[in-house]
Amino acid sequence: MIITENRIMLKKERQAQIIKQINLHNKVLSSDLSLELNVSEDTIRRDLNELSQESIIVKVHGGALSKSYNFTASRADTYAYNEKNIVAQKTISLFRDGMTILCSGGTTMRVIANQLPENLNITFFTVSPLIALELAEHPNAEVILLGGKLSNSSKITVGGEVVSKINEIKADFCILGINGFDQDGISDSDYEIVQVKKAMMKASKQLITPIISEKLNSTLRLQVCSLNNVDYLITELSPNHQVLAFYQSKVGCIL
Amino acid sequence: MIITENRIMLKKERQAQIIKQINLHNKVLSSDLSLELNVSEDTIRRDLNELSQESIIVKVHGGALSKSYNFTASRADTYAYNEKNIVAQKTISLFRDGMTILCSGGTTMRVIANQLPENLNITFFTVSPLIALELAEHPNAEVILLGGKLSNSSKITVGGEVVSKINEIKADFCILGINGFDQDGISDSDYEIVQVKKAMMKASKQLITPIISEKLNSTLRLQVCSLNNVDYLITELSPNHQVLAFYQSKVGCIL
DNA sequence: TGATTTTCTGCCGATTCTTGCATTTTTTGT
DNA sequence: ACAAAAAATGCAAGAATCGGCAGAAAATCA
Repeated sequence: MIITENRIMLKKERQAQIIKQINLHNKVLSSDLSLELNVSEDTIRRDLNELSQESIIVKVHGGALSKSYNFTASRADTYAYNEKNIVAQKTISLFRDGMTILCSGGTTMRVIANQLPENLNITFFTVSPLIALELAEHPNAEVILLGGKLSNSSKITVGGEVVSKINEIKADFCILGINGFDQDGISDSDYEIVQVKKAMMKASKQLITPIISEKLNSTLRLQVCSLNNVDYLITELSPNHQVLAFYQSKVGCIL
Repeated sequence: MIITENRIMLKKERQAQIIKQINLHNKVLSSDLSLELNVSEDTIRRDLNELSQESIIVKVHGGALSKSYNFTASRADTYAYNEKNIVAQKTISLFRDGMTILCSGGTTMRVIANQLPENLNITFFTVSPLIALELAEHPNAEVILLGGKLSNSSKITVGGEVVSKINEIKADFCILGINGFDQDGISDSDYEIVQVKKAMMKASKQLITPIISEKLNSTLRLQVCSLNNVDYLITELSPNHQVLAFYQSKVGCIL
């Protein structure tokens, strides 16, 4: 069979080359790539944009950088990161050395895990593998992952085994990632998850609900608990913001 | 009678040629194939579409790429991805519907989890949150995460609780991520991890050790098991490669 | 065997993708 | 603040793709 000379480069092939270069050098210049791959800088720029869209690389003025070096994964693809970061900082301000904290999953919880100060000595119990991995980056945090069947949809462990394990714990705080929150309390859409969250609440002295204000007043099918179970409602808003007015008398404390 | 010289090529035959080309060059252009195989580009395109439907190749604008060319985030930061991918494919070829598989962590295991075919119905038990998350992308895989204290260094759960939980399992395969492998067997550097791996072995009918050849003949401080415990030694090399000669008689089977 | 159905293949027009160029806007460094 | 570099935007040519169609080839069946 005749092997034709491949002077034409496929787009994906070119992008693979770019990734290779970036992994090799941690950075690339559009102008270099243009010369090396024999295409215009416009094309390179478009490639870099696509790759950065897929969050494979980080595009900067003049070229691109390897992702791992500049960005924490969590920041890059977290919706409403700024709001969640404020919520996270407020939540972290409640943490003290020696505490035991029981936490679920969710992006807000992930930001908390990511932003946790190095020096805090805290024992975390969690049902979320993702949160566990994030927390494990902190040498002073002890992380215990509660095992069980991993829910495909929510990526947290669920089932009787998890619940009975939670019942053995006595934690200072329970931090719940919230999907539904309204005048009737906390709600969720998955039966298994509700069981786990209820158990987590019962196993903890105080319940903290970090939530961005955008998610307030949303209702889901299944009830987790009522407002008077909530000890700390934490949003990115100032505690006396009018959006929170209704909740003032209903929950333990607004931060 | 005139005997025409141009012998007719069957569809399957043509597609086999295409696959051959892709395996050889990692890429093909529709235009090249059209010339080489004397059919219209439309036919080539249809062939490429079919092959890509069967996920044998990856179709892109202008031609097609070998499957290993198509990589996502997981490939970008995996050392020796190509070798590990071969190991992964060989390992996956042992999997059957209905099996129960117990697995540890490691990048090779991660490639396996990533490359797992959609249609396999397998129950996985794992001590690695990362592997659990990767496996959870497969709707037909049931994933049970074994809970316990998360080891900061290795990012797998360890401790007495994990070990006793593993003892309750009876799995078909145990797949161990290998750090040390030499004439004396499998070794590792962390006491806690060794305990977990030993328990995993005992809980399974057969032990599979996927490992890139580069890691062969490396020794660590703590012994996990001897070579005769290994049922399948899987590397990226051909089973009769001379590097593996020593192991031929020592392990159950080399793939 | 002969008729019918199914599959395969090439062609055509409409559409989308890709790329380079020209122009305008933004960013950067001094 | 200004000049130079880089990026965004719009556009056009060419390439590749898609969908339908029709003839040819192969398979099926009575």
